[in-house]
Amino acid sequence: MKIATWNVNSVRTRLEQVIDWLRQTPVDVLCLQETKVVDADFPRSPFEHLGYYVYASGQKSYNGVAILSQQPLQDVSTGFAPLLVESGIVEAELLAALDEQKRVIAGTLDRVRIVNLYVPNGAAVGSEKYEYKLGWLKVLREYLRSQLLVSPVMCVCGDFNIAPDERDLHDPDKLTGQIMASELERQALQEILALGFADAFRKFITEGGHYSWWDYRTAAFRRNLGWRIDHLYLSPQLYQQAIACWIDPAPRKLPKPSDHTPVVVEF
Amino acid sequence: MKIATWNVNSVRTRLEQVIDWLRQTPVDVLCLQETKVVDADFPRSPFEHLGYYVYASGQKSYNGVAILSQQPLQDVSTGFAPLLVESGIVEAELLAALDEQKRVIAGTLDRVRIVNLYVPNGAAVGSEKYEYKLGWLKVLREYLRSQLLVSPVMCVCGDFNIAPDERDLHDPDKLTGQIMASELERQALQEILALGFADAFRKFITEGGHYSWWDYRTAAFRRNLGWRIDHLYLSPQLYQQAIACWIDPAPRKLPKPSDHTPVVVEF
DNA sequence: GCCCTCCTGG
DNA sequence: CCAGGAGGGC
Repeated sequence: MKIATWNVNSVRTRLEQVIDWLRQTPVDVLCLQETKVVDADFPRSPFEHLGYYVYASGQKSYNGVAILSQQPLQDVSTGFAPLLVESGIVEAELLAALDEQKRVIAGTLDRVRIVNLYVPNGAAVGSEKYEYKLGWLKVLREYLRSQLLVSPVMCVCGDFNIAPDERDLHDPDKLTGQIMASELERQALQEILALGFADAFRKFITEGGHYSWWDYRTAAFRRNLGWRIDHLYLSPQLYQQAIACWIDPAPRKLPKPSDHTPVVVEF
Repeated sequence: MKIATWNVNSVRTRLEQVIDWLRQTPVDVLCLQETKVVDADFPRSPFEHLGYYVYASGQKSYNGVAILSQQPLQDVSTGFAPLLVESGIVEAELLAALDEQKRVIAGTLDRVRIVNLYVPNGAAVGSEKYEYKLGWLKVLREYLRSQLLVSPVMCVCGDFNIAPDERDLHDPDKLTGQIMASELERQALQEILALGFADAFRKFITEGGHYSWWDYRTAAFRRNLGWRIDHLYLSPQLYQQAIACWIDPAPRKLPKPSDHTPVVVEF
């Protein structure tokens, strides 16, 4: 089985590229972020004709996540709302506010709980959006903790907007401490991973210089000035079973690409 | 010699298509309308590399005209300003106001005065913009009259936003009297032609159903719901010498086309 | 429908 | 640099 994650920066603009990629790389599950489209306008049929079931949770202009799966998914849920059933952990009003931004969708395939995330960008360290990101990550941890109780076999993936360590930045001296590489973000991520998740990519590749995102500005891709911020985190049993994990840089080389490129894990 | 006119609806957006068309149809002179770019940002070098001299008069967002010529042009002028030298015919303030909209550029090649026009659209009959169009056409007549005194051999071409008669409309019963086919616009055009110009296209093709513009809306091109509003008007000597005139529908069939297609006259 | 500008977001 | 959207023009 193969699961992939890809921030496509508008699924409508990138439709042809995503379809082409799936033809070349027919993963079982593709998790998309930044779809930027309400569910009613999601381009379902091109994916359905390719043999994928489509599960989407989107909004106008911003954010938006979706899961494409060759097999139907069970127990599809969107947002942090499932936390509400265990009331008391997080205030209902806070959850409702967080869920206005469509950043979370989950579903189950063969007892594997797949959680697809678009973590807030955070703008700049110390900004209001940075505080929002940190708050969101705290709620994410509670959400994943409660999901683990019912589904201990999990793949948590998506655009985390966090480079876990210096190997994941093209210029750690300059970028460490900046957004996506600040102490508090990395700590928040580590506290999530401490629930029992491990980085699929790092099971196979330990050296630095492998990136999943390159800024559109300053010709960053041509100069390989990247960040590794798109991740596939696995619970212990799945991590054991992983036999490969790779970043596919090809889509980032196309004309009019997304600024992110897909990451795939294979079991 | 071949002279062509083409409303490209943004020369930057259509750059590749215009270059491709010139490679296939290396006219001596190409008159462009709706370039929608200030002169400093006009994409000169692609045309220069093709062997064309570039003369442009543009503004931000709207209007804008340009002449591309394989030979350098003499006495290039922009706007109605040349009328100012014969003061008294039209008020200087009116001319200055009209010339804020970049709709006129002229130049001389081999004693042929080439005048490239983007006539105001006029919105709807009776509107303020309609009155502007009629006023503009009156000034145009005075402008052409004064140009004829110094350059009796003329080719006046461009997007006239007027269909001269019923043959130039796909549905004359419905469209006659509407904008681009109203009595006053047609009269104003006839008063201009009475200075001594004749329609190059009508020297060769007298039947209706030949169009140069199809609205982007309502799939007008697919259904051939067009208008013939792009014209090449010739002074008597040139009209005698014309050996062909045709509309090239090919560019209108491309993806992301202009809503107009080129018209060419050959001497 | 498809241009343009200007805005916000990344 | 590249998305989406709003607003105006044709």
